[in-house]
Amino acid sequence: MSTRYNFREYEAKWQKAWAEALVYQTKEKTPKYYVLEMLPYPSGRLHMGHVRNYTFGDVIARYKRASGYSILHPMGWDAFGLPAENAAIQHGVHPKVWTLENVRFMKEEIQSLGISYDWSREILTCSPDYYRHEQKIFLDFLKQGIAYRKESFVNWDPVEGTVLANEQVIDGKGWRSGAPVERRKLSQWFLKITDFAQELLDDLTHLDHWPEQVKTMQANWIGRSKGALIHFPLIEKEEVLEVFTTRPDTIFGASFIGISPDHPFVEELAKTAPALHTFITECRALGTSQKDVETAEKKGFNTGLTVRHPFLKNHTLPLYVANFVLIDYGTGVIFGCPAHDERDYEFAVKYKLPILPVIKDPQEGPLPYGGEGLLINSEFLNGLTVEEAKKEVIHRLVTKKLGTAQISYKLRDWGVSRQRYWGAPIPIIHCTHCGIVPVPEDQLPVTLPEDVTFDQPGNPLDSHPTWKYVDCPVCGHPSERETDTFDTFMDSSWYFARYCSPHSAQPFERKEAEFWLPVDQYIGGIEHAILHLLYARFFTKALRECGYWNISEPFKNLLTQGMVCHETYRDQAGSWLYPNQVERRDGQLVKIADGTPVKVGRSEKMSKSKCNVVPAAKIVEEYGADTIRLFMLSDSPPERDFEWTEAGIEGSWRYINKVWRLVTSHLSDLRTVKADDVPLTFTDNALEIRKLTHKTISLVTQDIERFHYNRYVAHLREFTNALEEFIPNDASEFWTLHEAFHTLVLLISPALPHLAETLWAELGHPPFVVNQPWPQADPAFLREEEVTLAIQVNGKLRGTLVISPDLSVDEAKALILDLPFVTAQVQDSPVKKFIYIPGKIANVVL
RNA sequence: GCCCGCUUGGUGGAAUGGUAGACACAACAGACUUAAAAUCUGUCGAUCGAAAGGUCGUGCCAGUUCGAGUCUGGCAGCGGGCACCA
Repeated sequence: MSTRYNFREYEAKWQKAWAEALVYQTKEKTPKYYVLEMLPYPSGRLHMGHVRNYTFGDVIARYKRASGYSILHPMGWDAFGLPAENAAIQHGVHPKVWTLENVRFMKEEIQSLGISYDWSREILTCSPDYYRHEQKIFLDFLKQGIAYRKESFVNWDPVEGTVLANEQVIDGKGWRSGAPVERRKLSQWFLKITDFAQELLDDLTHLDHWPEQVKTMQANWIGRSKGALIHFPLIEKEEVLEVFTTRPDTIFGASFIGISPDHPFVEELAKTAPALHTFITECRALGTSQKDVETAEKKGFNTGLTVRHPFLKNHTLPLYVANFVLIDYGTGVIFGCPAHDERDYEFAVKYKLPILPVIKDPQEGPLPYGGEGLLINSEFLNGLTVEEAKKEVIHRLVTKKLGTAQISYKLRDWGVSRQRYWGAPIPIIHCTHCGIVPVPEDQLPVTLPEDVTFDQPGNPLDSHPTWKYVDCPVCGHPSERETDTFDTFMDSSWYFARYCSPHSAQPFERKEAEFWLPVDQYIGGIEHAILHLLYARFFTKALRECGYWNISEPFKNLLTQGMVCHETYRDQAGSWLYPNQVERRDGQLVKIADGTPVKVGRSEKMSKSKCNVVPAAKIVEEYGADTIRLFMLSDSPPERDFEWTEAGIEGSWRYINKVWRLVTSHLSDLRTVKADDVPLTFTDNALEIRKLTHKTISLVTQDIERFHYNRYVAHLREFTNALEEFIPNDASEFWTLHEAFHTLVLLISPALPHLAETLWAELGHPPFVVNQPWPQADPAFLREEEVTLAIQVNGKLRGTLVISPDLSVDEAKALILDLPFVTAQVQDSPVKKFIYIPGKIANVVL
């Protein structure tokens, strides 16, 4: 028997055998368990983040399979999106060719990992077989009033003549052209996610197995707030501005009205005011990124107009167009109360506006003050608390018909139009007679034409000579197709349903979807905590409203994994270097090409731009799938970032070989053991190993259930280390070793399925270990007869004592107070308190 | 700027409010070997001490508690998200 595990031979052998025996084919039986890893974008090569994600999913899928569940564990491709178009522009490859090539590579790489996917359910979002159903869903949304059209802003590159994504805008300039980007208005399709805002918020409370942090982020994103809508009539014009505020109590501290530069009233004003027009243009040079708008210097434009204060006769407030007022939140108009708001304060100082405190700061701290306190300088509100004042103001506003109570959400409707080629066509026809006409369902899919080029600016669909011209399905008049395509988030908002019946002529079969959903365990990166997960939750509810199913939440349990990081290297010139361009010579890292020293940077998320990517395929080639899988599970808990190191992968490889040597070196001894002939008596050594075997089953089971995968690996190692030292001498000990090895092979199988399968065969069993039931711990072995108790005096550890956990407090106290290291501390002092937690600790308080 | 996290030895990390550092990695010393690789054994938070043992120690500052890495408040550093990257 070789002392090195031949992973190349065995991994290929078992992957082939599993595939031929259709081991991972989904069977619709109860109890069911749906494991899903986030749909990958086919970037070309498998990276470590993917490997980590799929290994996490595979462990739970295999463990649940062994525990008697029927598993749905599918895989597919989020195949539309921007990078394919960038590749087309840069390298002249057609997006479809580029994407399918990437899928082909990545699929091969994923398959080499031996993940238990049912590949017969694979989906590809850029295939008309997939997006035709998305088009149908969109038309249903339209019927149901969930989809609608409105104007909104995009980043416009005036040189390229194209719309840019936020990531393509760098410091306010187009990434290719370098031209300053402007915010431009376009008519686009939106989905009414705001109609579901309250339900999306309320249902978070039922998602018991989602990380709190994700639920908090979603709740803040939805951003429900209670406040008031206040009417401010303009003095100079017949016009009333509506303001939404969460702080109506500070109304007497108002010193100005701020209105968004994108507000229709401002646009109207600008038509006759060139200076205002210039100001708006400046504001729009910021692009659409919220971060840029909020971090920009606060600027205002005094319109010269004034509004009347709702409660103070003869008191007027100036109307400023302010760059920090967002058109998408509230009404796009605010009243500024500088004494109690950071932004308003900054603005007021800059434009020399009055700052009148209306809430008394009990600490007399500096302004602005945002805390609680009693109202001052506020007429009828004086002496009230903030809460009372809010109620009173709203009451008076209602009485005077100048406002109402109002609930507002930060959440905005979801714009799904993209002015791009590589996405699902929006199934709409624009007819000059009939207006907006949905493509009739029997004409779906609206297929993306393939004969396009990227040699001119803008969306190739727009300049396509034939595709966009059709006759109106209603009146027959020559019309034009919608040339925008869907946001790719649409594709990933319902794919989990398609997997349930991937070949259906409908988007999905209701029966199958309702059988499998919700997804029992969803796993993916924390970077998707808000957008993707919120959109998928929204789609689920919207589909319910359209009568597709009776499901409200798609994902029951959620695991958000951290990123895979690696050290970064730069040469003397400061250029990033790949790990394979660097080597250690005489204890120093040098550039292989010329031997010059390398600057080692801190560990960062693996990314192409920093060159700190380790390709997964290379590691699988060198060490095998089980080794890379084991390393991904070791050391770091799933939620945390993972540090990729060469030494770490080596360590995992050593463990694989250790298990291989351990089991194969005892094979001849074990062949004589008959599992059914349980010995009547066991030696002490045997009992100790049996105890550890069952304890390990119990610990490992808990570890997997709780996703403590790093502890799962640690417990396997501890078990293996103990078995290495165990040299069996009599029949009971051989039987014990037999039990221990079978347990070990079963326990490693979710993580190391190829090695487990190999050893299972070596132990003389027919395939497949992956179909074997999960081992059960015998409770008789889990009870501790003696425990080590920590003994503290005044909370400080002074020693330990091995005793039975069943001793009473009095028995324990008598023993402990007699211990020499306790008496030395206690001396003559009276014992004030004696704390005794059986099995854990005793604390003598003096 | 706003929202959400994270911070423990040389390194990754372990620890239902109860013996801080499990399990690994690296390093060092040794065994085996002609040699190397592989494998095995030992040491491995800091500090004082010949030893027994003591003292300090979980980013920083306070607090709650018999007892805090863990809970609370504040601060710092790092990371994720911010609506057209996915």
